[in-house]
Amino acid sequence: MQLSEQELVRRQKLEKLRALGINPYPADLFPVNHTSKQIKSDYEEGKKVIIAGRLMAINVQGKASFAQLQDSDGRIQVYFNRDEICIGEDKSLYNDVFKKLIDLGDFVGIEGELFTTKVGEKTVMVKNFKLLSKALKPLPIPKQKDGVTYDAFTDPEQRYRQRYADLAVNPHVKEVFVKRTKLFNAMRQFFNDSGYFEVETPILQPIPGGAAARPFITHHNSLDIPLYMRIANELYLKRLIVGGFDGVYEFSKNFRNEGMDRTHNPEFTAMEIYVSYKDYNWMMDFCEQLLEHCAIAVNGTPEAKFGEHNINFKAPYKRITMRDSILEFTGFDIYNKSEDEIRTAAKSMHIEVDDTMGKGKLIDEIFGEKCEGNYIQPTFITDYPKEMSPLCKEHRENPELTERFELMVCGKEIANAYSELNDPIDQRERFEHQLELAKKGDDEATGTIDYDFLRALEYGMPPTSGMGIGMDRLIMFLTNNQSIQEVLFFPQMRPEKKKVDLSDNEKAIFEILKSQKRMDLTVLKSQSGLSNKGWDKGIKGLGKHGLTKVEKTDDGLFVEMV
RNA sequence: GACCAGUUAGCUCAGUUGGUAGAGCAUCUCCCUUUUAAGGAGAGGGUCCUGGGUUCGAGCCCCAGACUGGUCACCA
Repeated sequence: MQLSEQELVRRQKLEKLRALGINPYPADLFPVNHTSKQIKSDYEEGKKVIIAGRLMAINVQGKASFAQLQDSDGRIQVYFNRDEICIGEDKSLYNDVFKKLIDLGDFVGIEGELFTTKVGEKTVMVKNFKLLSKALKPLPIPKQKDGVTYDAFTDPEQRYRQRYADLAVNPHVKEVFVKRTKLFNAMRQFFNDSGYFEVETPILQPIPGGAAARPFITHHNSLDIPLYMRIANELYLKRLIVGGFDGVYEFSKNFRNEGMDRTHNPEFTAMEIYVSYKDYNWMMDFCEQLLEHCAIAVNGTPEAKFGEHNINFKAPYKRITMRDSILEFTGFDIYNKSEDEIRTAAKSMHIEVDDTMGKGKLIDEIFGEKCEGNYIQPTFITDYPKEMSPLCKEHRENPELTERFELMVCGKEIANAYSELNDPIDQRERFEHQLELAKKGDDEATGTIDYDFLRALEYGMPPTSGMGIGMDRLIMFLTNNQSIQEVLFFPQMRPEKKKVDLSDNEKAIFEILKSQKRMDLTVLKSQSGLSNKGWDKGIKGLGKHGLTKVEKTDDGLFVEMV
């Protein structure tokens, strides 16, 4: 491993600390009794406190020093005074340990007393301190002045790959994840207060159902069967409704083996809830109450800024049918139109269509192209075509439609809900229709029938309404982040290339030299068969590793193994 | 998958027609007892993403590739 100058220095400090009898990684607990936040909110001159955290700034002023200690709540200034720390003649704890062997990023524990500096900053006067953990890599610590940040740690690649460093130095990043957890807690509380029951269902599924998406496939050795990482948990939650729970919900990690971009990660979190004896109209009311509650819990207000838009999550939300929406934005009425008529209309709107698209898919394309993007404020789009909603109950007034709504915010879907289909015969026919569409080439249709799910429905499922919410997207809206990677601790990345100790060029030269120990440079170069540049890099690299040495004599240049 | 942009010190970034690799912060040494991004003086630190090509000579030009970001396509 190639270490930087700063990393080498810190390793040397580690040895010096050990030589002084100081364990840089002590095992015993440190009796912390205050956080930085508590010190500021319950400030009392002269109060004794015990705190711990990471040193994020050190400003040495000779025999006195100021430092910033960062804990999970924020930062507090600490004041190291030589004669306060070292009562007797021996000043080495300040001069050697603190000034020379402690670095930015180290964790220290501090016992001290509160006081206020001349400039009015609440500060801990250090009476005693203990190294709790030595940092061997320098953190990319930004500096702030008058609201301007200098040397901000901003490279997305580094921030995502090394989220630990990102979180340590960027408080605004940490805040996003605090809000994420607040959202989950708020939603959980809302459901629990409503009397619904949190459950867990299988992540490894023999048939990946409940959505149309390419699954991740794995294999169970003992059973010798393929298993799929779930793409949705819908069919399992409905089985629980059949079993007699009248309200179940689950925060579901779903996995889809598809492209990655600003709004898609291979694993993401959906929340699904199913409540029996309800319909999708009830669910719309429930949804808007829920989101208003969550927005307030996260941000203290139902309003949220997202890019250039100000979104208001205060209930109620506008409701419009898909037919009316398309009529409004295209002037075309899809009611009572044949598949061909709709295809022709789509073509005239310059929408790309092909023959594999059924009526439902065509309508969905028109809506996606011409309508979706217009809904900035939360809006319920209702009554989707039957063909594209195989798990949804037929509309009570129009057999071509389903009782389905999606909630659109800023042109994106964040919730999807149905009056759930509970007619087992209808469900079987819908599955079979999907199977036909899949055979026809529709890659969004489901190609496998879950017969166990049909069996469950045959035992009888009460009328039920269900809803799914994309949690990652929702928290993006509530924290004004345009990228899903900003709201996932560890977004999926391509693996880092592993650094080899010797490059291929270096290896090639070294292999030849190994048998000879000492060779004429030009002979070695020609035997290696490397290009000029390759040779140059290779031989320089070997010299740098301290493996070879080039020697100039009267007879010419020679390469020698060290 | 297509196109565009980027990759140089621990971090943020410069780098001229191709001619010895630069700054600020960080690091190291010395001085400094109430500072708040940056006290003073000095020093060290580089696989210029990788490989190949052109050239006397490449961080810079050409080709191929890697990774990242963005836009589009795809995506319940």
